[in-house]
Amino acid sequence: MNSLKEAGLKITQPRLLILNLLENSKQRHLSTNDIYILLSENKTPLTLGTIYRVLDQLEKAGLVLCHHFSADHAVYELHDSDHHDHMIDITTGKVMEFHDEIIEQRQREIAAEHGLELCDHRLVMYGEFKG
Amino acid sequence: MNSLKEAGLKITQPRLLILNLLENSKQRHLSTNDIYILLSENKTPLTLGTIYRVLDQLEKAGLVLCHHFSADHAVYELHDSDHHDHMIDITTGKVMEFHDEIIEQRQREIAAEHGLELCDHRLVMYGEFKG
DNA sequence: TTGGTTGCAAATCGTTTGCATCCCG
DNA sequence: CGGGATGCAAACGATTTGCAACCAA
Repeated sequence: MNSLKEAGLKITQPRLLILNLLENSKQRHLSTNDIYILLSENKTPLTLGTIYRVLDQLEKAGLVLCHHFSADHAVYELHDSDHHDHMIDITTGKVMEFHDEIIEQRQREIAAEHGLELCDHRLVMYGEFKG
Repeated sequence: MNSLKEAGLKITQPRLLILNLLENSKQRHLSTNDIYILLSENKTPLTLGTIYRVLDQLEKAGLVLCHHFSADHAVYELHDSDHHDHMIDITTGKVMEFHDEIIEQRQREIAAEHGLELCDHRLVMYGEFKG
């Protein structure tokens, strides 16, 4: 795609495969292992080493976000224009996204009050969805 | 201490040493390696295995909180009664704590709106302190 | 052509664990 | 005394990396 070119990255099969997966997969948040398995199932396997390297580059290029919702492994998602936060169901692992301008605004104010030049912020709520 | 007894944990030297460090150390947030080094310097060394096990137990007992501010290692802090969030200076690693009731309240509302029974939540802002 | 990219496999490193010994209660 | 706690060292698992072959530009 063009986003790769804009980022100064060569347009290679592995990068296209991973981007495509992040765009079209049922679950928005994928681990390296998820990606490894999905690609293998699609008969387009990649090495885990390559998957890690590609995701690192995509993250540095601003095309992908990396989260550590659980302690043991990272998950990746496409970096859309709009910022959002996450709610995690600790029993099912289900992830729900949300955005709240009141919280966003308040964060900016608090950062400013403390002289923090904000470059990133993460809010995660853990619990159980009921009903 | 009594907190150990209340948690149903034996009062052992390793547990007292680690709790004492978390209470009295200059920096409030310590990694397992920080603790390992500090204890060794104090001539009261502990194994890393023991440090991990003790911290796990203290966390489960509610006496300690574990954070993953950076991807590569966890840090631990005493679990005081009051909840607070964190600001991290990405260049110096400095950690500042804050609490904001507007954000707390809004989080509760959002969780409720989505049917999430909240059990934990983490807000971290990354940036650089200037001035 | 050529420098960035990938596969492969070994290395890293934070964290966990099995087991024998130790010690709190 | 007895079961949980600790030291020791090996195991684990996610992630990283060195190197030779490969491929996009």
